[in-house]
Amino acid sequence: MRTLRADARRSREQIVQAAETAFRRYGADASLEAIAKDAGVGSATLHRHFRSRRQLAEAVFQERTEAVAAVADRLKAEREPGPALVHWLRAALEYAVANRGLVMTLLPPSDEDTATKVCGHQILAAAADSLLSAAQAAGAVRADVTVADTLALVNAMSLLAEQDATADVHHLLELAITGIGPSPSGPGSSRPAAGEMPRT
Amino acid sequence: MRTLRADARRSREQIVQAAETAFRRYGADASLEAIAKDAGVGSATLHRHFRSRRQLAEAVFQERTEAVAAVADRLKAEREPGPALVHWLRAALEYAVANRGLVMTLLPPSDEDTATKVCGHQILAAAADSLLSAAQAAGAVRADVTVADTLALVNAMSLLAEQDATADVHHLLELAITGIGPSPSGPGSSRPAAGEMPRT
DNA sequence: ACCTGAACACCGTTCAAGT
DNA sequence: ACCTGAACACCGTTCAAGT
Repeated sequence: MRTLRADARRSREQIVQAAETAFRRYGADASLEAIAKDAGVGSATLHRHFRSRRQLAEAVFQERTEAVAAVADRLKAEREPGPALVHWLRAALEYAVANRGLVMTLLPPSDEDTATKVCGHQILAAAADSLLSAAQAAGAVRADVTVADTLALVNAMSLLAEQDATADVHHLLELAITGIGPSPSGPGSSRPAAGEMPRT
Repeated sequence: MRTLRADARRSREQIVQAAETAFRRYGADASLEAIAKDAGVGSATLHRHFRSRRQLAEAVFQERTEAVAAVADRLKAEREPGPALVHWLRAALEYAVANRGLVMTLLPPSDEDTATKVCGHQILAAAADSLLSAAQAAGAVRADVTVADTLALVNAMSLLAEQDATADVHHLLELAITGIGPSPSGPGSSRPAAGEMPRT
C-alpha cells in the first residue's frame, strides 16, 4: 500500500474525492457503483482499493477526524478538565452531524476491520481517553463513565441525526451531560447547577 | 381497508407473520422480497398491503407498542411522577432494543406517512406526554425537556444498539437521566444525588 | 377485488481478460 | 501491477395479465 504506482495513486485519489461528494450528497448509503463511475474508474478498481464501504469512508474522513482529535489537545491546555471534556464532546458531535456518513467510521470496528487500519473510532477514543481521565481525576466527571460511553453518546446522537432531522441532538447531548433532573430554581429541586459543566 | 376479502385478509396476516420473523432475524433491512416469498405471496401483493417498509413494521409492532404505552398508565398510578417517567423510559428502551426493526416505527414519520396511519411514534409520544407533564409539574424534571426529547433519547439509544453491539445503551440512558456530573461523594463535587431519579 | 409472474432499473461483488 | 468490462446474484417497484 505504501508504494503505489502513479496511475493507481491517481485512481485512488479520484475515488476518495468522488466518495466525499457522494457521502455529502446521499449520506452513508451512497452507491459505491455511482462513486466509481463519478471517479471515472471501474467498480472493481474501487473494490480493490477499498474492501468495504467503511474503509472508503475512513479514507474520506481521516484527516478531519484527526483535526478533531487535535482539538482535544488544545482544550486540554486551555480549559479546566471538566469543561474541556464537555466542550470537546460538543465539538465532536458538531463535526459528526456536519459530515454525513462519518459516523460509520466512529463506531467500534467489527473484527475484520480491526486488523486492517487506523479508524476514526480509535483516533477519537484516544483523544477522549486523555480528556476523560483528567476530568475524572479532577472529580468533575463520575467514575463510572467510560471512554466508550463518551464516544457512544456522540455516536448515538449522530445516528439519530441521520434518521430524524427534527431531533435537536445538541440539546439531547446537553441533557446527557447535565441530566434531566430538576433545575436549580425549580420547585422541589434538590440539585444545584452543575458548576463543573458550564453551558459555555 | 376495513372490509377485506377473506383471501386478502389471510395474505395480509401471513405477510405480517413472515415479516415479524424476518425483522427478528435480519433486522430493519430484511428483504421485503424474501418476506413475500416466506409468506407465500408475490412481492406485488406485499406492496399492495404495505406501501412502505415502515408501514409493514407498524403492522408487525403495533400491538406491542400499545402494550408499552399501557405500561405508562400503570406507572403513573403506582409511582411518583419523577420515577414513573424514568421507569417508563427504561422500559421503552428495553422494548426497543429487544425488537430489531422496531425503532423504525418510533421515529417521527415523514410527511407522506403522517397522513396514513397510527404509528409507533405517536402512540409512545402520547404516553410520554402524560408522564412528562406530571413529572415537570412535580418539579422532578427540567422544564426545558420536551416530549420529543424523551422519545428521541430512546430512539438514539435504540439506533446505537443496532449499529454497535458493544454499547451499553442502558448505562447511556442512565447517564442521560442523571447526568455525567460528579458523583455526590466525589472530590470537588457540588452535585448531590438525584433523589427524584432513583436507580430502582 | 385480489392475485401472480414478469419486467424494469438498480445494487455490490467477483472474475476473466486486457495493457 | 493495475485496470476494465462483463457476469452474477441480489434488491424494490411496477404493471399487464389472470381468476
